[in-house]
Amino acid sequence: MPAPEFWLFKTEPSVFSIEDLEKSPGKTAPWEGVRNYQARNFMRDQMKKKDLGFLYHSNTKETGIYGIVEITKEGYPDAFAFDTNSNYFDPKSKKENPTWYMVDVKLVRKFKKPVLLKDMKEFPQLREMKLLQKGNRLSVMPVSKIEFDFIKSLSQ
DNA sequence: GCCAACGTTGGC
DNA sequence: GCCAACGTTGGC
Repeated sequence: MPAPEFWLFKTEPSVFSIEDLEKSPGKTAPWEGVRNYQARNFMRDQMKKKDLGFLYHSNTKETGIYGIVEITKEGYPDAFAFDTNSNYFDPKSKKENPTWYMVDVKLVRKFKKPVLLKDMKEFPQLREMKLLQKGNRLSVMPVSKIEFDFIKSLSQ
């Protein structure tokens, strides 16, 4: 069995927050609406059941990591892309050949206090982290095991 | 609300 | 295939 990999999921809390995930049935929800090819490839091709990820709040007052999620369902077509009533509708995605994929994530732990972006920037151990690279806009990205463990150790 | 950085689109 | 124009992301 391959070693688990680690991920980071960005979300705007005004759209979908960690509290929303906590309130979802089984604390589990599909990670729909990703419309970027690189991020899609991670979800479609690389994420495995039991992989862990951070849940990150962007575009908010306190940007940072708010908790840990687990992949409970591997990549499958994002049906919201087929729904003309959805904000995530995309006419180029066809049911017989879907463009967009999603995974299901389950909340494992909500931190008592978030690990804030501004604090992460201070640690030399995290200097290489993808999230912190200038201009990075990926909404789903890999995190190294070392970074994952380090940030976990900072959390409460 | 501003704006830099980036991804996508579409004319040619 | 190039690249300008446009739209979006996301920190501040």
